[in-house]
Amino acid sequence: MLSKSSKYAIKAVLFLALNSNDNEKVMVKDISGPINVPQAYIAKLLQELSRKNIISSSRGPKGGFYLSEDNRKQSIMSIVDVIEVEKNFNSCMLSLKECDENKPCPLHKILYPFKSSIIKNLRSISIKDLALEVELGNTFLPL
Amino acid sequence: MLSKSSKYAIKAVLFLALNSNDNEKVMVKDISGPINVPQAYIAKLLQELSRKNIISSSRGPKGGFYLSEDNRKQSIMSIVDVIEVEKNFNSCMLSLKECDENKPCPLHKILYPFKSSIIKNLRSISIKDLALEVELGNTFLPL
DNA sequence: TCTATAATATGACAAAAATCATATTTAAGA
DNA sequence: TCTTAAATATGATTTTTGTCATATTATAGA
Repeated sequence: MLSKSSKYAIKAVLFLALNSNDNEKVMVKDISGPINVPQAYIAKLLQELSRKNIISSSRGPKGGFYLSEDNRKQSIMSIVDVIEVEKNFNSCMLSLKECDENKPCPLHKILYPFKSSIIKNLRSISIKDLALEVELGNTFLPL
Repeated sequence: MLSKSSKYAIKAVLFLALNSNDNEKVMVKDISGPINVPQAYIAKLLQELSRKNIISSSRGPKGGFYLSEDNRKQSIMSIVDVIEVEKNFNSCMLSLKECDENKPCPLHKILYPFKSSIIKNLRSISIKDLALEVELGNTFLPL
């Protein structure tokens, strides 16, 4: 469904949403533990996200990663867009070259509606939205 | 979503559904071309499916792969079950160890309903069903 | 301006998934 | 019974994805 990298990235971003702001930054070494992802690996993902302005960072002493208010408004899908190399989401369920409404593959009719709903959802839900649910105790972000 | 292998396997099985029966078998070399999958690779997948009785085979001259009437009754999901090594479908969307209705991860509420619908669909639809749609010209199975 | 501390950039390495190669077994037909 | 044609079993190779290591760059604070 989602690649490991995407899952890691989403966890890290949500962690930042819950534990950082413009004045309180978090260092990679303090992120990797709680979200249970190898430090060097999550560092790389965070760098990519930072470069693409999904999250914010500053280096040097007192530096670290954090989410600005603007960052928080972005959708969950925007995280996936950055991390996912191949766009599995947009491709045909059977990986046929020509597969669309006019010439659907056998799985298209069955699965496409679900898939497009999923994508629509991930695009419409912001980082902030998801973080709020965790804060309210409606959802959980354990190891 | 589905691994390449699963997609290849589904394509091959549908091809067999459309082009074989108990008296008309198809050799791997005559399958790989039409479905556009490397011969040696699809051979391996077909062998696995045959071992797990999703499809039928006989060796020697006049041998090949084919689908019996019983084979055709099986669900599309049964193909995936055989091929997919890791059960991506059953795991949490964020790969958290403990994630269920009682303690849902942030993505659970959003994505789980879709995911379970997809699985339910793939379990309820038989190979025969999908093949029929192609025969009726409602769906297509090109390269 | 110097030092320490943080991210960044780059690339090496490991594990998993996909692909390829080949020797063995089975069965049809002469 | 022999030959040939097919799947089967096994494992090697390649590619992709995930993981790790380290030298470089930027910045806060003394």
